[in-house]
Amino acid sequence: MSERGRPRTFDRTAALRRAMQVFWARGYEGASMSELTAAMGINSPSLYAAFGSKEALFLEATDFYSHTEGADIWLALDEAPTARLAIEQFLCLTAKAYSQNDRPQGCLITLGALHQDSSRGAICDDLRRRRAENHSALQKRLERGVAEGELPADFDSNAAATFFATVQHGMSIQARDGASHDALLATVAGAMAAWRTLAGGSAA
Amino acid sequence: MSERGRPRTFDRTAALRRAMQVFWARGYEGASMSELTAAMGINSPSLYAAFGSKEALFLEATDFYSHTEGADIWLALDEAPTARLAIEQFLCLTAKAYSQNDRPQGCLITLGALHQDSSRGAICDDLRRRRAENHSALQKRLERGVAEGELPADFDSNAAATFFATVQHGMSIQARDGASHDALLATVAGAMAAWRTLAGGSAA
DNA sequence: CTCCTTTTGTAACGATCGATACATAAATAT
DNA sequence: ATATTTATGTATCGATCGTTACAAAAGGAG
Repeated sequence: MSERGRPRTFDRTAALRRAMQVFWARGYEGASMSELTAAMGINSPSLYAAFGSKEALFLEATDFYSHTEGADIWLALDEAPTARLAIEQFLCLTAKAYSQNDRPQGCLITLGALHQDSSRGAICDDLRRRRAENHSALQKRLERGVAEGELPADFDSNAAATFFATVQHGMSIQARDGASHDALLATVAGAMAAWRTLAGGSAA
Repeated sequence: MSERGRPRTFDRTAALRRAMQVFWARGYEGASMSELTAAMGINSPSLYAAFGSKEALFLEATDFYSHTEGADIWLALDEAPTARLAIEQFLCLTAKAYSQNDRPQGCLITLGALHQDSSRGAICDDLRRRRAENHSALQKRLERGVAEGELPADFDSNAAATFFATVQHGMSIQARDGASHDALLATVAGAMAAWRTLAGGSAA
């Protein structure tokens, strides 16, 4: 399409990945433009020409995060044969992803911007929307378990989805506190211990 | 002791409470000195004379928070007759406190400063230490339950404390997303559903 | 009263924040 | 070839950040 003009000398996707890592580690407000441009290996005019603004860069970085780092955790939901295994794998993959040492601990969507501000409304709203989508994905998978007879008809998929989503949010903070993979799995075990009770006493 | 010099014209404790509310709503880095002095009703020189620095003010504000807002939640732990009731009340009081509309949602200790930075190391470390103390309080209460025979001898108090602490952390984010009291209680119900499994199948 | 100590308000400090003006460089279009 | 378009590097913008000098004000001590 547009091949005119001087060609860009940096890899836009690679730069976006670097920006994502900075936002992931520092949060939206904690990531300064100096740190971003340094990590991306470009000067600020190039950043603004390619991404528009710090806010637009963050929105694009979180979208990139969802499609790369956060993808496999949620893909496992629909692939698992039962709702129980789906939730268990969802939490186990979370425990693994949140405790890797070669990247920031915890989740960008969860920790990226928690404090509302007049100038940060769009950022908070976008992350909130993404978290709501995650809750919805959990709820839908549980409802499928009800439809398939795995879970009783009066199973509260909404309440259970809220519980498991909240556990995952807590694991982000636990991971930020330096929790090991095993410590995160202790939380997973606790959450899964609730399963048989929530599922109505019928052991899977 | 020292009554010399011009007397202070503002209530130091009241100003500290206002500062706590600002830090609670905005986080450490999101709370600017302008917003702090405006909320406290004083000018910056008065703030620095009375509290030292923004960092020292935050540390004092979190300590004030622990002794006021966060006190009753943890007091209930030791007063409850059984470990099960202790955990349940702990979580229910959390759900109530986190969903009040006359104050910021969620917990200052949990949400105050999650992103490590070269200049914020002391802040993060202090909050981390307070979260570790909370975990320790939960663990000690569960160990008491083991000692009193309420819980089996092989009960993993450390793992269970990690689980319940993580649930509480997640509730802070859930509350920040606007969750109602009832929604938070759904999470509490999920966490308590794990109890009978964790306690070794013996229903309380 | 005159010292001495401490607080107060004004006004500003250097540093950094996110964001740009501008001239130059490097490509395509005609 | 010249014109056009886009990217790059330098150098900086106004605003705000956390912090502080400074002098006037308000109390006790002598």
